[in-house]
Amino acid sequence: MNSSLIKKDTITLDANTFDPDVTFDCGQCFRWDKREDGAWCGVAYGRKLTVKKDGGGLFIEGADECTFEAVLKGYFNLDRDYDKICGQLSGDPVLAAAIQFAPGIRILRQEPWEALCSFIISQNNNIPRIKGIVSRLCENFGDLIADGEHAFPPAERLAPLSVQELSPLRSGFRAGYILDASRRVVDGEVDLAALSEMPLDDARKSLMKIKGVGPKVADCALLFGCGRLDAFPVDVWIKRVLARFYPDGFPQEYIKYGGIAQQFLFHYARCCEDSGF
DNA sequence: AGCCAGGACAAGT
DNA sequence: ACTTGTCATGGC
Repeated sequence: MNSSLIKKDTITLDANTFDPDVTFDCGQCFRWDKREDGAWCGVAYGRKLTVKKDGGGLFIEGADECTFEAVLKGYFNLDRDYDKICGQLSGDPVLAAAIQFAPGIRILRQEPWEALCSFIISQNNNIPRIKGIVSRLCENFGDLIADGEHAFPPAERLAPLSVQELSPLRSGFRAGYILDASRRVVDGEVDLAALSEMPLDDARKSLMKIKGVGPKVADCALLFGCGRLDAFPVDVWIKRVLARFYPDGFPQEYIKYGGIAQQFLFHYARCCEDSGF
């Protein structure tokens, strides 16, 4: 993947297969919004970023080359060979159709704590409201990093708080879950940094010690926050896909990149519910 | 107005 | 091990 520095704090990529519209709007992240001019604005790793696609180029504004190499390349999954991965996954006809439907989806590797916290909030909730709660969480407790933009508050910032103090979030019964998660992370009972290396099942069990974290939320945290592309979150949409197309279970030969497959299937099913996908 | 949302938990078979 | 009611809030 070629990248070049055309001006300070703007990276230009030859990344014509990366589709910001679907990547930022497919339910994996909650801090990106599309501007009137079509550019996407969001906060990741404590930086305010703007992503714009123009012709075949992808413009990332808000980070220098050094930051891009160290952090953002991984965040945008530009260090993965999606052509190769999607080629493999397309050996399955259903996956081939889902990938062809939106080939530009990329799994974002978010900060582990942000992903965990966001998907705790996501349970029995809808995407617009999840974004609202996450937004209020950052506004109330995250460091100010630019005009009107806040970083995601670290677990250390939330752990000392009470449920009452989280009431501005209007997160309902999830407030206690957020606090339980932040406390277990702060006291080291859950080691987020170690989750990317552990056997997958151990990592899931570790996360599920947290009140409010079941199999689905654990898998989302691992996939979207720890780079575990073998994690396969099963929500209501994926259950429908599995029941209809994979009655004997998801084929094991594709489980190595099951998380990527899952996101293509999730988006496909959600977009095509009326046509019976 | 009423149904449902990228679920998890506790209590019940 | 599987099923069911409940949880707090608001988007559509």
